[in-house]
Amino acid sequence: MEHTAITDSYREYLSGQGLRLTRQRKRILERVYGTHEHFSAETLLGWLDAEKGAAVSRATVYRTLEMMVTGGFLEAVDTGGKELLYEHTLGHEHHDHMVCISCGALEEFVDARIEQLQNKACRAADFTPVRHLLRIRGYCKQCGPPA
Amino acid sequence: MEHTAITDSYREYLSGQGLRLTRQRKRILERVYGTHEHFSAETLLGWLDAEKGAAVSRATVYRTLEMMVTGGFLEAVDTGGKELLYEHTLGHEHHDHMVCISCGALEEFVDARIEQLQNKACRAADFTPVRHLLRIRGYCKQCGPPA
DNA sequence: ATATATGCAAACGGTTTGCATTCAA
DNA sequence: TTGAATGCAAACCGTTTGCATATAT
Repeated sequence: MEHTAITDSYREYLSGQGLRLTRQRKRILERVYGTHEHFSAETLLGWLDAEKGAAVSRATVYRTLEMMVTGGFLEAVDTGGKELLYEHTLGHEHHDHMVCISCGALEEFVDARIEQLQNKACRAADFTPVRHLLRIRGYCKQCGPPA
Repeated sequence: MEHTAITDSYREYLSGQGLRLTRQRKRILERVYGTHEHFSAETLLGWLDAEKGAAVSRATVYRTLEMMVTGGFLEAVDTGGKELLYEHTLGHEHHDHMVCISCGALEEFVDARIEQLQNKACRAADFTPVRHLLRIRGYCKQCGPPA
């Protein structure tokens, strides 16, 4: 999905919800879709402060991130650290994460068979899954196991 | 593993680490192994306050929980809420969790095939796994899917 | 015009910490 | 005896919130 398509979808979503397309919301969308990195609310705030454009307050950053997660434009990634990370979702398949204990690197992976087995387990437990989180902590290729 | 065995193992662990078996540490071990529920630091503090025995401060509760996780007597369960939960580990196999979005119920499950596939994925990525977290959020049998 | 969004700063909630005091070994 | 553990209260830190002001529609 290319830039204008995302913007259109965002615009649509907002008006559909009776929300307004403010300068701040536009700037946040653009900044967030301008990176492929995972980022935290504070990191994003730092980017916005440092780069030029309409000022965006901390409160607005938090509020907008939440709104974008609700709208499906971002996904929150709980890496087990204290702060939540985010990644954009459009044109981005579902995947799980490996988190490096040593350097914090985030690696993405998917395994359809794991997903199937999860669904099976849910069925067996009469549990209706909504979303899941599979997070493997360990040492990445670069860091290797500890000495 | 029965009560005295756990206590012995705890005692051993502490002295092995040059740590002291205080009244507080003993009371916390006993309380924690006296329940099969998952609990938070604040919940445990509440139990200790309400029941009779040596007083235990909030700071000591937090410090002791951390020590017990390090020592392998407890496992921390990150349910995605704001507070960490704990469960005791001795005589308790590894398992994953389903968390009910509606009532907060925690259901445990295991699937050896999922574990195997995770390990396979790690090998493929040259990632050395240390621990993993698989958490499925959704609606439990009692709550059912939302109206 | 007017209801929604923003910015500010204060509040929050779980957790951590510095330091004087107590206590297990 | 003495170094480790505790208790207290303050600090922390990411996040949330109340309210006055600004702004998109």
